[in-house]
Amino acid sequence: MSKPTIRDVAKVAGVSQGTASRVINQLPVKPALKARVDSAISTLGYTPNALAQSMRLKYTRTIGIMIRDFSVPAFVNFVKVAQNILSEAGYVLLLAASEDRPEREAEVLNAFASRADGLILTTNAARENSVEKTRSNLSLPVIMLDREPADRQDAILIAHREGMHDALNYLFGLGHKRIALITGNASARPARERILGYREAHAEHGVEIDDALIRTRNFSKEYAFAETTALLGSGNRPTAIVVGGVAMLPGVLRAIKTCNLRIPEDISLIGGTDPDLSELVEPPVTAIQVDYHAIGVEAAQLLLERLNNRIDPSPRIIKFDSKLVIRKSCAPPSSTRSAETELRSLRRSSDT
Amino acid sequence: MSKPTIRDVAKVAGVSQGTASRVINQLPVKPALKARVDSAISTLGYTPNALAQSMRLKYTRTIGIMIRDFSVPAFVNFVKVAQNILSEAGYVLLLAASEDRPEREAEVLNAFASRADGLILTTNAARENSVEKTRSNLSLPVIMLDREPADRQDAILIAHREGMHDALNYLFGLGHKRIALITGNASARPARERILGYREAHAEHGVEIDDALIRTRNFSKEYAFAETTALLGSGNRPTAIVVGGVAMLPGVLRAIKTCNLRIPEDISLIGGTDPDLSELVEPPVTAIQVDYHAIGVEAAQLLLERLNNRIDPSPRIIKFDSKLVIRKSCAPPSSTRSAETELRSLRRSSDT
DNA sequence: ATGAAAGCGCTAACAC
DNA sequence: GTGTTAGCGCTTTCAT
Repeated sequence: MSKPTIRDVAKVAGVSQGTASRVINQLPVKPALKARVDSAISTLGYTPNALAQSMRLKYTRTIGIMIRDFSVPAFVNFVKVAQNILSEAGYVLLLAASEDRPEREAEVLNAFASRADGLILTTNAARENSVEKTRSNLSLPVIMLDREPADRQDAILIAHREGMHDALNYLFGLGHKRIALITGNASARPARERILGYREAHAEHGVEIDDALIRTRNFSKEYAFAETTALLGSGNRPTAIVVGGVAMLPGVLRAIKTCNLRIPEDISLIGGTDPDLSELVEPPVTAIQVDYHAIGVEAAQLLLERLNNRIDPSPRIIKFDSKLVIRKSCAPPSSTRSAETELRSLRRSSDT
Repeated sequence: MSKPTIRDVAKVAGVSQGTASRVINQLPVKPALKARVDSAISTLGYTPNALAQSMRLKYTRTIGIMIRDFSVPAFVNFVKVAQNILSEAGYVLLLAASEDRPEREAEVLNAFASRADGLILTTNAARENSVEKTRSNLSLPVIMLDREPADRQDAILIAHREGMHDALNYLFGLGHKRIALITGNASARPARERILGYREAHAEHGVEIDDALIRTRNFSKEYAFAETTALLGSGNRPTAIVVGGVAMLPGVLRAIKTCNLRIPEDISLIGGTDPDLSELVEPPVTAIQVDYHAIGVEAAQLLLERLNNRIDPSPRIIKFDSKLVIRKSCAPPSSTRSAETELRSLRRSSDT
């Protein structure tokens, strides 16, 4: 009892396969025949096989998005707005997570290769030749998201370097000298650019960098927790932390809470984007903010234009600025900080 | 210059299509021929067309998940663990969001119908006959997620009724009588069950229900914000709010903040699950907690067993309990609350 | 071990 | 306006 095909429909309706197809595709068919086909369709419960359709038609009306991880609140807006635009244009949006693992990236890319008409993706493929080969072999329009495209290709980039620079200027202005940076793997663009901005700002302000303050491995909140804990527990603790990642804030906040430190008295903090969390905790967290809504619009529209061949073939690189939203998590470093906080955390932990 | 096919490979290698196919599928081929095919593959940059493969083989090695919305932090764990298990078993996981819109549900279901071997889904189809027809017409294994299956079908259900009952018992125990419930659309199981639990608990404690305290339209945080604001602004304000939804907490917290009320002095709060947010805000929020990790494991394994025909065909219904995690957002209602909080909010707003 | 050919379900070109 | 048929790219008989 497998699914009925168009042949079954034709047979039951007593017409040819071609006529059945024409009814399904709303092409002109004499009413009497159309009625028979329609009734055959409903008695059989026929649905066209999308696989066979795509195979014949050479398009799928599907767009694939590959992202690192679904736990990134900022991506939610991005996906939602992209979905609305693409769905309006008649496409179905399918998502896959790479979990930042090269083998899964390749898998997903392959899965999408013949199952989608276009792709929006964040990949770390650059690191891995095998994945990069898969990617470059794709014969469909691809919009790279926050990744430097290896060859001639559309990309939407976020100005992380400038954003980090702004954040550091702000902290230097408050008098900080020991500023930690926690971000993801430097092999991918976002972290790499942030580190650049971090170094630039230090150079500009004539502050020497303590490399122990730069923590860069992955973007998870678990990693953020571990590194924050380590930084705060070290003898020569930073006076401020900048989080360069979009899902790391919970880990950093947990660590600060666990260490019984106060924001901003004991430690200043600039968070990655997480609109809800950063506004709802006490004190609200100053953050480097990116307009993911606008990025979603741009990515979807650019992809649609490519799909319709409506723009010249030279690759488009679009850059989005970030904005430092100042809330209440930063203050000047207290010069007597070190001794004072030791005392306070002692006092605190003794009364629990 | 379209993508090379297996025919191109065969031609370049000077072998038959069948032999090329055998090389690709690791079947025994004489080394000399195999070498020629391999070199043809790499010079052409050939990749098999997954569409054609699936069409021929009748399977796709793909699992689809349809959820309402990606903004639900709890789903993230669910998806992540399901992905790990399914990926281990050789499947690629593709996600789609229905945005709670029937027409999109139908679209997604159709898209998955011939593009996936199995489905995990949360649908409100029950409301919409057209969607339900699409669903019931699916000829692949489906695990329903937190939805009462219409016909004989596997499902994983969460004990929302019992969870809500527990939450209310706790609040009644603290002395609350006016308890608001904010949850999603009652046409779907989760909200319906929560309302049941709410009514049961009231009946049990002999407390009459003020229907104005039950707010049930959708699960978005924007809706939660609006309803919380309305409830708090009303003359006869509740003394406690229970949030019955997994992504609503930010909206509720924002509203309480905007109204300048304090938790738990002015208003007690029990939140839906959002592990990070509920633990990191001040005070930490008591919550009805569900183990989405375990649910992900169960869903993935059940689906795999179905795909392998390894279990008897009678539908499995698996129920997961929730747990009330008591933090610090609930306190007895203050009898003089009304006058007092009016004063406080006046004082506060005057010093901003 | 290999080649020739059928056929998965569909649409479109062609003939009537 | 309708029926017949080729062919999308692939795997798998069936011969050899």
